Amino acid sequence: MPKVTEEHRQARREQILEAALNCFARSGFHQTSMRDICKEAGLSAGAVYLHFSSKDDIIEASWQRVREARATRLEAAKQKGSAIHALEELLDDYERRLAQADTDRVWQLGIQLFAEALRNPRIRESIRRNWDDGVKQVVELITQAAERGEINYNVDYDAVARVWLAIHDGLIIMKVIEPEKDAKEIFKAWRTLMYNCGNTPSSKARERRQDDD
Amino acid sequence: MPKVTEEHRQARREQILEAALNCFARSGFHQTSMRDICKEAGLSAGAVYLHFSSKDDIIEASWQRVREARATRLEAAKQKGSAIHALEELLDDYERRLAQADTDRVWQLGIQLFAEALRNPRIRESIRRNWDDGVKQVVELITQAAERGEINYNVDYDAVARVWLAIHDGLIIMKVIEPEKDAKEIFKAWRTLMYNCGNTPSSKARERRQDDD
Amino acid sequence: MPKVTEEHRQARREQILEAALNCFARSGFHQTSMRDICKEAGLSAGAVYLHFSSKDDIIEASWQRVREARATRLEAAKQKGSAIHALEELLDDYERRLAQADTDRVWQLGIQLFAEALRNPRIRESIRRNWDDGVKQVVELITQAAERGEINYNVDYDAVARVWLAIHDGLIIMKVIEPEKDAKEIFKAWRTLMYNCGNTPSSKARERRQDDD
Amino acid sequence: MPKVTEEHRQARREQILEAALNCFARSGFHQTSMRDICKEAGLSAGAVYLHFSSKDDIIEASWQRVREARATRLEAAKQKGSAIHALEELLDDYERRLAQADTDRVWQLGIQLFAEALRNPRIRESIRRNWDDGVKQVVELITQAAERGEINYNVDYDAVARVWLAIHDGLIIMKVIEPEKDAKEIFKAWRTLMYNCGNTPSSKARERRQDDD
DNA sequence: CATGAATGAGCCTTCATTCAT
DNA sequence: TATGAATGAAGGCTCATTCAT
Repeated sequence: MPKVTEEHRQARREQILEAALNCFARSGFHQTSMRDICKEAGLSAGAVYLHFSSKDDIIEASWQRVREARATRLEAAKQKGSAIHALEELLDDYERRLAQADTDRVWQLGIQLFAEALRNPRIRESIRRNWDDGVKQVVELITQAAERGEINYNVDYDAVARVWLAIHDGLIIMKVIEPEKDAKEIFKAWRTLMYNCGNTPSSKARERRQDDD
Repeated sequence: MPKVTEEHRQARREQILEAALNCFARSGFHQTSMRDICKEAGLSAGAVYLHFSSKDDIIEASWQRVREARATRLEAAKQKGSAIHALEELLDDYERRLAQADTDRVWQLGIQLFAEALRNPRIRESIRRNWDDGVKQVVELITQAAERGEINYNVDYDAVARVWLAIHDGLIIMKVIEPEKDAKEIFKAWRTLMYNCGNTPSSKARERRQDDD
Repeated sequence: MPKVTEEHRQARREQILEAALNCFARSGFHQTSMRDICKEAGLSAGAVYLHFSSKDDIIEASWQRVREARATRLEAAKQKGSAIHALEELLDDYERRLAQADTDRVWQLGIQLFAEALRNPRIRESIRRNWDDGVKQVVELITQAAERGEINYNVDYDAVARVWLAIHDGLIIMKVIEPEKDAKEIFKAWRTLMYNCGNTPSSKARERRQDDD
Repeated sequence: MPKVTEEHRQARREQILEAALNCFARSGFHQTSMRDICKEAGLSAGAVYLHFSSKDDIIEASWQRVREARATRLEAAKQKGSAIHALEELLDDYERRLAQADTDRVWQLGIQLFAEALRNPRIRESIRRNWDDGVKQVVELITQAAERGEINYNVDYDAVARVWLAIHDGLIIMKVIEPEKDAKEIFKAWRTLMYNCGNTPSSKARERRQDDD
């Protein structure tokens, strides 16, 4: 009966991971003890260790969840008809989620994973891959939009995508620090940036700059 | 002999803080034990506790260092003749530091502090204040630059400043995750964004968007 | 299997308490480290903390043991046919135990608890209640004996009971300080006091006293 | 200038001891740190160690203070004209001090010293000597009183003296546990005991007892 | 598969004591 | 003499992990 067993395995892993995510988001990786996770999952320590080899293993698995959430989001956005709509959908979706009263569990985790990456090469590598994926997809969207003439960037698409993602991560931090802050204007600014990025720098500023040098 | 004592006190605090910063940047707050800090500082446990009342006290003091570093930077930038130069100087300085081979200790700390803010209200409050200061100063610079006609933004300055800081923090994360990544193009994109932000969204895109809604 | 678990729990608590009593009697609360207790109990630190929440918790539990021992003794004495016999049984039992070569662990603990009461209100309160119980029971016995005409006290029974208990505690101290001292004569004196307490002070002494005032 | 030095030495010792007594009575030996004593004495650690070789040394010296207080009291009592008056004076004085609102520092110390005697042979020996002295003096007083016909004990004087001291120590404990308890009746009972101790046990009780055996 | 009692290394912190000044 | 910074062993306690049942 391998199938039943396998299903059971998956269910247990889910159960544990779900509990861990709650704990991690609530108190952080290091303030969460295995006991906390066991209690939240309603399982014994032994049972948890049957499915995960260590606490770090759980942390890594929880990061996979964050990855998947991001990927799902990107994929969903790409279903939109045109590239520019996909980009807009990404922003809209992000804005919507950021506006939710209770900060998303996934983001609280995200911040902690960034810190964890410092000491855990596997997590670092994983985050990096995830980022590269994100960049690649955004670049793809920009390229499509540019080809269709929807936008016209004269800077490196890859660089723009990275700025995009930097804003994304930066706003996560802002949300954690200042959860009640209204982000409407910020998103408006972000959208404006996105659309205008293609134009050349204003001549006046450029000129002044050259003068001083 | 109060003067000698006071100087000595300061020196010791520096010595301990310096050691702590190294440890924290290397392994994170929670992976750093007091023993590690003592060893790095070349002091006994008792000596460290003579100058800091707890590990948390050291963490907070180390965050003060990060604050001061940011503030110093902003202040230095504002010495530049014009506002637009100050903004440019900030970017240039940031780019320079980001390009340094060894990721800046202060940033590694920064990331961890963001994670710590999740569970420590004092740190959260402190980060928030620091951020508000940063926003205020950048807004001030933008306002001056706009008054001098150097740039022309038609979006909320405060929002732009926050996007600016979001990029800043986002790039810190990127640097920690991908230390060897060359950021030249990214900064170029950032600068382009900064200068172009004032224009209205390209009409083509806007139109398309309106059609769909 | 709750029964096995519960039994096991009790056994472990006993084992730890037993070890703690040995350590406390041997070296005192403050000279006994948790490590000492663990070693004496043959358990790891974690195992001990599974059953007691702190060292203070163990101290309190050990005091319960002393209480119970006292109560058991009183109860056993009251089984004796008449009140006067019960009082005598108490004294006899006490004398017997005091004569044992190795000072009773319970007394060594008692002395320390008195000292501990100074700073620990919970212990102080508990000792006080225990004492009040003792007084009440002794008063009861005296009252019964008086009703049966076995003794005839013309002083406050409560006061006599307290003197009784004071002697009791005082002799504990004596035993700890001078373990090898033979207490036979002392008990003889104590018994004599007990029986004669009812008579009025000798007139001669009283008269002399009045003369001087 | 040995004399000045010697005086100074004494003054410093007094100062330290005085501080230590306050601390000990307030928080107990083990809750009092050397730092506490230094602060209370207004001296540096080094200065304290110049006059006492260790914390235990201070504890022992503080016990000397208790001894001296006891001895002084006994001596003062013996100045009273007759032996029986001396005994009465002792009781009166004791009652007076016990009635004071704030429990005497010396007694709080006493209780702790009893506990300390458990592990510290020097203190145990010292307490024992002190006790023997007390017994000897009380016996002396009883003997004198008996010779003068003021009292007429037919039990061992030494034993009576020890019961006397046991009551004394027992009441100290009572005072610490129940500071607000009024001891008037207790002292009345104690006095009654003292005067009546010489008579033979009441015949009735004795007879009953014999019957049962 | 599941349990949860047990382990024991390691954590943060305190404090009696010393010693260069 | 006097100072008080420095020491470092030890303390109480936690927690990731294991294993007999």
